[in-house]
Amino acid sequence: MAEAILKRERVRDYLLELIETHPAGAPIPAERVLCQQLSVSRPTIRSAVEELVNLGLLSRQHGRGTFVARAKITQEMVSDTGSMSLPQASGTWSSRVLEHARIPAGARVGRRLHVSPAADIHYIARLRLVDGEPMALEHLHVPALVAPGLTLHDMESGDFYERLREHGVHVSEAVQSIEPTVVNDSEASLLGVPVLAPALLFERLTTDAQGRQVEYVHSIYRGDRYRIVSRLTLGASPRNTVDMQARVSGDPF
Amino acid sequence: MAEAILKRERVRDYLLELIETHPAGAPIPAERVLCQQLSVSRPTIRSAVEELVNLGLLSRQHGRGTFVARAKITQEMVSDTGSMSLPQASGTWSSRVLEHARIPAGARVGRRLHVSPAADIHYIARLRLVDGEPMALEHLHVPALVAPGLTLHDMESGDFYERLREHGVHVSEAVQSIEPTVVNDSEASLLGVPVLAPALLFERLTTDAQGRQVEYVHSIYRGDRYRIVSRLTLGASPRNTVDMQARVSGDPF
DNA sequence: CCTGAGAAGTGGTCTATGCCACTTTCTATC
DNA sequence: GATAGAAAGTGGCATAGACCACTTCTCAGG
Repeated sequence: MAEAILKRERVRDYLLELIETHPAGAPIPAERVLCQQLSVSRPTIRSAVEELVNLGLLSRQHGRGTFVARAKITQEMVSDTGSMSLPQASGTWSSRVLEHARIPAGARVGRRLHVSPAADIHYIARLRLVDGEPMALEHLHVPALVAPGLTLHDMESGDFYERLREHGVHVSEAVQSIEPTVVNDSEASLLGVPVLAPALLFERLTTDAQGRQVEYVHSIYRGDRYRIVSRLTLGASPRNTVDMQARVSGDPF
Repeated sequence: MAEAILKRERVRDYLLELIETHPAGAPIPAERVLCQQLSVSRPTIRSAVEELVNLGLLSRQHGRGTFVARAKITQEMVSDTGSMSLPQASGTWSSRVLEHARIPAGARVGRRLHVSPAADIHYIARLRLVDGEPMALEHLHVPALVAPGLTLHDMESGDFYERLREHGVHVSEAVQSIEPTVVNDSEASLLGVPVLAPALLFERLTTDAQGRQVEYVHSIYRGDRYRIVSRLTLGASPRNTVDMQARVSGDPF
């Protein structure tokens, strides 16, 4: 881990530690107090706090104080992959690990995760089921460097992002793409659908608070059982952007 | 327009104007210059710029300057219905009307629009093209009752929601679903892809400010040229929701 | 003609300070 | 005892200035 040269980063790391060690809703020291504790000026403190507020890890209330955000929840949901998609019928999710290993990233995955093709990654392939029936085939990649101590159990566990957080990785943002495809032979047999059946290909690249690529996920969802539903609100907000809120039902990814 | 009391907001608005009136990639005045022009301090400028950088409207390069970001197109997009999907390559959209009529809703459409199957609706089928090449096949339905005076020209026009507004219909919300499918014979020939090629089926039901169903759209998008990209920000906000901001380039839906 | 050193301009970081606005708490008054 | 008001503590906004790091351009020297 690189030594924080920039004060702002030092402050941010300090705050991240506070966030980790405090329950959601707990207040953190006042800005002027932090100034003294960390020997930096208030604007520097404010800048760091602001970043974490934007990430949803802290919340500020004028006149009251700054608090560890509900983000607990956020986190969980995030762990929900922040899939903007929700199961057509929200049943009970479970998953079966098909394969797991610590292997070199390879060209394709390495490029996406911004690591050398020779760099080790944690890899896991899972079959995800809803009410016991196959729904999706998921391939997950996490650079070994990002979470050296990550165990298979961590990756199998329900709330994966929660585990990552315990390893000091604070997931902050993800870019996801979705495109239609059809299943190939092996996917068909694993998912229990005919070859060439319609499916959705999800790709997600997740970034942490430090801007590192921490996760690359490639998943195939059955088209006959999975549908993306989103509610589009055509309202104000910054000109030219549309806020969409997709409620995701209970699934832990 | 509300008077900007806060300098920071005044600066932001000024910058937004610069962004609108300058092509992507164009440099904006240096921070120190903006200070003088707007009579504010540099931190204030920087704060405003930072906000717009985070929104993807500006991009900064150390030692070079600050520039209008590629994403500038963001603007036109809202009229874009807030489709959360954006073309993989943002080209020039156009459309060709294949069919139009005022016909009874029928059972399927009537149910979705909450009108009697015998009630008249405006119907239009369009082929939507990007850079002259077919991208999607769209079927649009609007209850005649909702907008009695709607003309074919209105439905052909680029900014359809704008026309609706002129008819007193204020679109407020939409529920959209997306699922993978494959194209059938007629779709294949219209879109210029092989039969059974992967595609996305969009269905959108739009509601106006009075809670009336005002539009039902059914579209087939080519899977080889269309991809949904979304940026998931894992921040606070209500439990279990994901805010997505999708910048959509130019297309009017 | 080419090259390298330096100047100028840009964003990046940080400090020290002041005042405002909101919330909470305590206190003095009724 | 209840209430209005002051005080203290918090975040919000803004300033002026300094210095650093990076990029680009220019011009002198080879």
